[in-house]
Amino acid sequence: MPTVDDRRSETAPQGDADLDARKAAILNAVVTEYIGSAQPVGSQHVVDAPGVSVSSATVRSDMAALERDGYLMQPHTSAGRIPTDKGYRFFVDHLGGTGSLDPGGRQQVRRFFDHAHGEIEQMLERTSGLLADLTDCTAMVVGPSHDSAAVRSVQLVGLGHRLALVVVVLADGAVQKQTIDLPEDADEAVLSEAGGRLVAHALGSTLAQVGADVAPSGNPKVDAVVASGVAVLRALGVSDAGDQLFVGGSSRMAVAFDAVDTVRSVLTILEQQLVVVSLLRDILDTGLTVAIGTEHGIEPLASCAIVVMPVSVDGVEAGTIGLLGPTRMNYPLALAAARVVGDRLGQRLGEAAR
Amino acid sequence: MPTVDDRRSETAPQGDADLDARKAAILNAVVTEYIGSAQPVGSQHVVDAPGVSVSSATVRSDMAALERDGYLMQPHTSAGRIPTDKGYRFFVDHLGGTGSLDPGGRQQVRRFFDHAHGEIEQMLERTSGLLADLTDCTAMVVGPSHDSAAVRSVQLVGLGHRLALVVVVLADGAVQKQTIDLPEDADEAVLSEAGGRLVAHALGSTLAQVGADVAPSGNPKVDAVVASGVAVLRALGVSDAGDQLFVGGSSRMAVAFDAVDTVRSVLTILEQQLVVVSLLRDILDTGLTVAIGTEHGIEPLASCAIVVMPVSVDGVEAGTIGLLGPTRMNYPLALAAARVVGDRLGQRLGEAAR
DNA sequence: GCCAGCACTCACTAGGATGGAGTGCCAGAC
DNA sequence: GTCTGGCACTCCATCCTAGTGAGTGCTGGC
Repeated sequence: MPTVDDRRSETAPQGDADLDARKAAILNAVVTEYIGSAQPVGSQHVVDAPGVSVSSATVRSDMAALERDGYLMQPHTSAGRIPTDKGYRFFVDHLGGTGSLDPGGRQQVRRFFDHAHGEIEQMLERTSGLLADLTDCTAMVVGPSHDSAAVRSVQLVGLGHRLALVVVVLADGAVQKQTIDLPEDADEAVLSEAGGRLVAHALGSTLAQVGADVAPSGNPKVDAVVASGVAVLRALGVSDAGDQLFVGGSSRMAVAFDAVDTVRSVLTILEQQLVVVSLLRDILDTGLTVAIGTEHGIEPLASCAIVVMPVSVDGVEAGTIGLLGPTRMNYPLALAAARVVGDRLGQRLGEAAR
Repeated sequence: MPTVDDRRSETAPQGDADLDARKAAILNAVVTEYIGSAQPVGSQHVVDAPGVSVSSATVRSDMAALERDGYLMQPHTSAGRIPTDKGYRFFVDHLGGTGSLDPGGRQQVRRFFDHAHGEIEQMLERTSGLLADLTDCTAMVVGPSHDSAAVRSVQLVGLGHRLALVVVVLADGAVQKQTIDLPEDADEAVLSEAGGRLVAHALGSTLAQVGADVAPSGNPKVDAVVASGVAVLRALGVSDAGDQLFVGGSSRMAVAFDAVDTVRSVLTILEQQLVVVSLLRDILDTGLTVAIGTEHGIEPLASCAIVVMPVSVDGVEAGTIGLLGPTRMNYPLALAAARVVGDRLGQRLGEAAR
């Protein structure tokens, strides 16, 4: 590592990221070609690329330099070059940023949101499918967190046999529910009274803000039910039940990798909602939009890259979009798709919450 | 198909299913061994199996007969035998039926249901994970259908800006919701009035039974909101939104198959909720518990077997459990796990609904 | 009806040979 | 200096060629 830095500062004195224009063009060509073909790229395949009007011999020497600097690597001597994680990083940061969705994709997105309707969860689920279709990646959509949504309504619905359902509606349209046990002799009147007290207690505050203590009513049965209800509300506040994850197109992983082991380990990760959600959060927290290879800490995903895009509603973050693919994924396309869909989704969620 | 039947009736005159006791033992041994090793089984590996106290030469001749009758096949000459779908079918129907869960598994199930709590959806989701753990198969859990559940409560919650949420609670504890647009000038009073009318209209009937016509109230604004609400209720009744599917352990498919194509196509199927749900239903409707290879119609799943188990609450069918694995899956284990978990799940759902 | 023995088949593996895509290096041209 | 054509070299991928061994089917004898 230090040797790399030393050499770099000696051969590229004008700064860390700045590669020679031609070297950048060559790197660009290699990455682009490799994304398309998944085959190591030889110097011959690069000479025709824009910005590279030199012979293959010169390209070779530049490629050797790029390899010394850690942007490219060879699977073996006498093979072409493939990009390293650092190479992809440079590509994403300096070269491939201008991607945009093709017209077909744009139309698909427009159509989707024109016809999107129904429950929010269903829409998020379908959005993950849309993203997977657009990008050929596995798509992850994390629903809005309900931390800051105020309680709009609380309802106690008796289900018979000492069981009732607490149904909470939040200001953002989310509905949460939980059954509670009732004392032996709680009747409709008790439920109704307790329900009213719950509403009075919780209305307008967020779930996390719901206080533990409620003024006693004088009727111990009612107080018991109210206490259960409050406990449920508070429990809903601390659990991350709000951070719902929707994964779409997991079969794309089996297209991207031909090693079945890789597929297995990636799928295993995807099954762990908590891991995925916090992974996306971590990436966002470190200020990245793209995490390549080992940049996120998850070892089984070392051959994957993740594109993350926050979804914001009226400037407030309200969910996350993630795209998971091999490190040789189509970054421009993925970034463009994530951006477009994220924007539209945020808009849409905004309409619903307004 | 007819040719198979012809041959069978001609070589096994004593009945369709009855194989020679020794042949059955050999078939049993081959299936068992192949399930464990995934390697073609030679005659030598079978001589020590219980019920087969003959030399390998005799086993070979029996195996040849079993192959002629379609129970076994050879990947190529001079290889061992592997079971055909018909072989697995015989195994499931006549040989492997006595499986039961090992003590560790039993305890795992007991612990799971002792600690299961919370929302029904969450429990079903986790149940799919449990089943996958127990069997090393991909597990599918279809939630109870709400077709016959009466409406227990309808609520209209205003979300501000011409938007309201219709929240329906059904007798089985399910909650469904849907946003509706409001007329420009609908205020709380209108919502409350409309909500009351919706309750009066729908309470006690199932969603499918909700009538289209409501008596007018005299207030056109209220009537407009009520009409939207009724439309939503009726829409919820026809959509199969109730048939929720939870898939767990999809990564196990990548363990079971080493051909990445197979993994991909199976995952693709699993992504289509509707297909999976109706597949399970079809299998149950044909009276099967196990569908092997091509017995279900889905071509990409030809190398898979599916174990289906209805979940019943108080004798009424209320959901389905499915296990998906390669045709060489561990049928006794899968059947036992599905039975045990299905029973416990039914019990559990019964407690909640009582 | 069963079994030991035998000839046979054929996937699997290892060990060369070949070809080609690709490299690094160098001397000469601009 | 920088670029280029030419050249020798490397090493993967492919093909072929045995050789091996697990497994078979068959047959004649008990």
